[in-house]
Amino acid sequence: MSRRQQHLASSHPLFPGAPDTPSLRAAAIGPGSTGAAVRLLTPAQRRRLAEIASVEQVPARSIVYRQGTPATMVFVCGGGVLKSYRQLPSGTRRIALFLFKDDLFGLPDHGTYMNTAQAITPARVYRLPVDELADVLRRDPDLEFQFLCKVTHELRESQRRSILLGRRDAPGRLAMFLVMMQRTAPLPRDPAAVAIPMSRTDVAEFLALSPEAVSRAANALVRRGLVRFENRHLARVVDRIGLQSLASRL
Amino acid sequence: MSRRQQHLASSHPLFPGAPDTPSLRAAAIGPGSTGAAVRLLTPAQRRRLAEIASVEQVPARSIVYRQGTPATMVFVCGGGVLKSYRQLPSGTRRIALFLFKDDLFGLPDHGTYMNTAQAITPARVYRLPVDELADVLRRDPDLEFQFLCKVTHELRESQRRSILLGRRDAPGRLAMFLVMMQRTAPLPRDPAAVAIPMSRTDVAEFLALSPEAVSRAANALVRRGLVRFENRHLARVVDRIGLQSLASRL
DNA sequence: CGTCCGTTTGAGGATCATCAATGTCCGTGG
DNA sequence: CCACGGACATTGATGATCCTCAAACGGACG
Repeated sequence: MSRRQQHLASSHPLFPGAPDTPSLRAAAIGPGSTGAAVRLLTPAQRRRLAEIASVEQVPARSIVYRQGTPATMVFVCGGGVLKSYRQLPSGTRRIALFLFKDDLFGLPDHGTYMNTAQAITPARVYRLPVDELADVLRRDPDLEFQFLCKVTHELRESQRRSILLGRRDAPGRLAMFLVMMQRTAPLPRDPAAVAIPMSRTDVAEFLALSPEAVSRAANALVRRGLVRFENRHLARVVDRIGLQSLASRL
Repeated sequence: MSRRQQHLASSHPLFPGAPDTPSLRAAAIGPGSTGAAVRLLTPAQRRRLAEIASVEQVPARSIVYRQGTPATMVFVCGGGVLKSYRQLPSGTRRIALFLFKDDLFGLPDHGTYMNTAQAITPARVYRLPVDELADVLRRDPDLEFQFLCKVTHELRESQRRSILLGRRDAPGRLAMFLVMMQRTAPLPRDPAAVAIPMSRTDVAEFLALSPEAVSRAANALVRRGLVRFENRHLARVVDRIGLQSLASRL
């Protein structure tokens, strides 16, 4: 156990819903009205997870786990931004997804991690031992159902990404990415603003484009009057419906 | 209830593991040795599902459900091949995935189906009412855990597909598709043979390529001596390591 | 056996990857 | 606090690949 991490059960044993308890974010399976993702987990469930979890503060660029290593822990993002990527044989990398608050990651495949998880910004992660998590889930079907919802939600996001990658035009891909970022991590004070915490290279690896193509695509969107770039990490949507149209159009 | 479907509980109430019970296929979460998918679900679990399931024999080209319609049923493929696709605004279609025996599909998102499911070959599907399934899962955490494994497995497959779509060369995409088909639906008698139940157009819509590109890519693979095509629905791997190499390379 | 749909082949145009060079930002150290 | 170094990001030119359009071919089903 690293010096940066501490056990949660001992830190807040009597405060369900305390700031140091993990949570999940996903869309409901039932007939929900809005497409917005909501936070799952009751205070009691969060406390139950906290009992087996340890929290860790990871600095930027720190690697949480590496692909191919034995998977003993499952993680929940408690804040900050991380990336889950895969090193391909050719040397190029593909970012499978970006991780935000309340995201679940590190699900093992045959006992090993399929991707490498690395912090982009300083981040907080909850570490859940897989074996103990499995026990907790088996004892709490409702909690397990929440996990099922979460993974199902992830599956939909992955399918959306497949549609994105099916596009062949770089501006369209970038437009979909911006809309996705706006939906996933909206800025409460400024709905038109889109935070882009990751580097252009990260975006390129996520969109399966060259960094040059991302740059030119960004220019194209600006030229069409859809967005403006305050700086490299903050975009502003000028023509919301135009951007949505380009993103939706295939 | 259509005339083609019948309730299972009454058809085989005393035979757990009878041929008319649904099953799931997925990779284990724990440290498994092989990468092969195994059948999940104990006889008792299958019987429990059978109690709420109805089975239906669907002819080829029949649509099981349409995207955007209220999702009241979850499905399990009991045999045959189906496709789950999405109609895009531009009119083009994208096949999200092909469905084989023991595959789970029709998971609702906000109470509606995200894709359209259509039979490619005559197929058998088990229909599970979502509400009743949720009840059963809540009462059987182990069964629910199997579903969690299954959805997690689907998530990995979807990520693999994202990597596939990240490639820009048609022959590479087709090679990955052939390897995938060989792993997913292997022919027991002839490991070198690859059954391709779907049309070239379906393959094109799955790979996000034009039908012409698929045709030319197939020619390219043949020209390189990697595979041969007995006919349009049966390929034979000539150079296994060469094909694997092309599929893995990127 | 005929029709229709799916598939294959060919030519031209558009878009992105690659290579190379310049410009910009950030973090480090003085 | 400022200057510097290096990584990241942009811009330009060239080549390869796929999409589109169009036509001929083949097989599947009625």
